[in-house]
Amino acid sequence: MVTATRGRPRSFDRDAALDKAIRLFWRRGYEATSVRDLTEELGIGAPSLYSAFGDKQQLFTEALRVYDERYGGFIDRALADEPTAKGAAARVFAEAPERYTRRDLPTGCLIVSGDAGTASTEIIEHLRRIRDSKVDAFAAKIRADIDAGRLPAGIDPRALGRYTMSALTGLAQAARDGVTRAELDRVAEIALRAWP
Amino acid sequence: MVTATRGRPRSFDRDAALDKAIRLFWRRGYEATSVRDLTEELGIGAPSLYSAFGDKQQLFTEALRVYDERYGGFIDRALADEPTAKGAAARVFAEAPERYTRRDLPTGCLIVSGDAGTASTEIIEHLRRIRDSKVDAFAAKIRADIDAGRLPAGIDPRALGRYTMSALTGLAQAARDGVTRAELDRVAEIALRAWP
DNA sequence: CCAATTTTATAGCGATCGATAGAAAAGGTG
DNA sequence: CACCTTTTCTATCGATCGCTATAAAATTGG
Repeated sequence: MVTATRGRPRSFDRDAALDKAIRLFWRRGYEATSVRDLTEELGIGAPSLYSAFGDKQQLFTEALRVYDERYGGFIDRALADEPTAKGAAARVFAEAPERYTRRDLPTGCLIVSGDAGTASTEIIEHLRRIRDSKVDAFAAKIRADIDAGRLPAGIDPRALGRYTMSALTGLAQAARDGVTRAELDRVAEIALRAWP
Repeated sequence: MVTATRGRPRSFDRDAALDKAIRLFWRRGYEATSVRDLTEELGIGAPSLYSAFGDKQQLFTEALRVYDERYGGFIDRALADEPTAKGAAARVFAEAPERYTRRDLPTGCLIVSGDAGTASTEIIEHLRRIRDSKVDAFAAKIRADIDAGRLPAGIDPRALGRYTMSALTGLAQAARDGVTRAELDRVAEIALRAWP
């Protein structure tokens, strides 16, 4: 879309700047990332940032949305592609260690730790809702497998879904603590063994 | 120790004030807890706080130490009391849900989330070291069980220890997200099944 | 009572926070 | 060219951050 508009043209690539903001929020979290940090990293002045992205909270919200599809989407893809819940869990645990320790990208997961140390209840609630939605998605796929007889009837879909996302949270946190990809691979392999 | 000292006596109970500080740091983390929050919660002025506890970082360090023995010590106790590593893991997973959702106490764990959103590398390193030490402790007990033939020789002590603490981290984070004690109980039960 | 000592309350320090006012700059449109 | 619109840069704003100087209050020792 190259709609010719009047006025002075923007001097920076909005999407490239957003990606830099994503990585900064990813690395430090919402609260520890100051507007000054952002303007320096993005190479633009504060008024340009506010004009292009609204305020800090709006920028974070947009960064979250793009992060979820650009960097964090492997969970949703596993749930969509794999035919069974356990297959999705196996794939997620197989991919997570690499996802959480990528070179030239921050460690861990923005959705897991982005709201850490934040006073804003809005930010916390927003991230909690995203996290809960992943538990719901896993629980739904587990329930479908139980109904189809692919999983024993005795298990609790919500608890198993919560366990899976909870174990991923632990992996992401361990990655932030500097645990290597190789060790995370072994931890993830153990985590999968809890599945029936 | 009631050594009669000269000068105006302290008007507050230092240990009671420290406990209030622990709970405040526990609830909000190091960075999101301001000195003003502390002085209001503890009911003392800023100079009294600095005189009694040093600066904010020293107060946090002392709060961490006391928290670890007063509220977080159930992991060390399980490792010390239970004869086997798996017994310690079973007990830790059995106790954690209640520990992370106590009434009249903040949810989750200070050592897991206290450094969240903090810029200070000192604080982050300090907490990472405490977390790593628990992994070491678990790994050592696992290794002892392997040597004694109580666990199969094929397993990786460090990975299994890391998994256990990582799963606990996930439970603590879930508790912070408002997951109920009952659901955490079921999640913890699943987490234990990963153990050989 | 009068010093000496320690803690208290009051007030404010410089730095940084998120956010913005105002004017200059850079483009299209006539 | 002049005019309109939008973005840019510069320079802040009030609020809050961690922290402290100063002096009054409260105790012990003489």
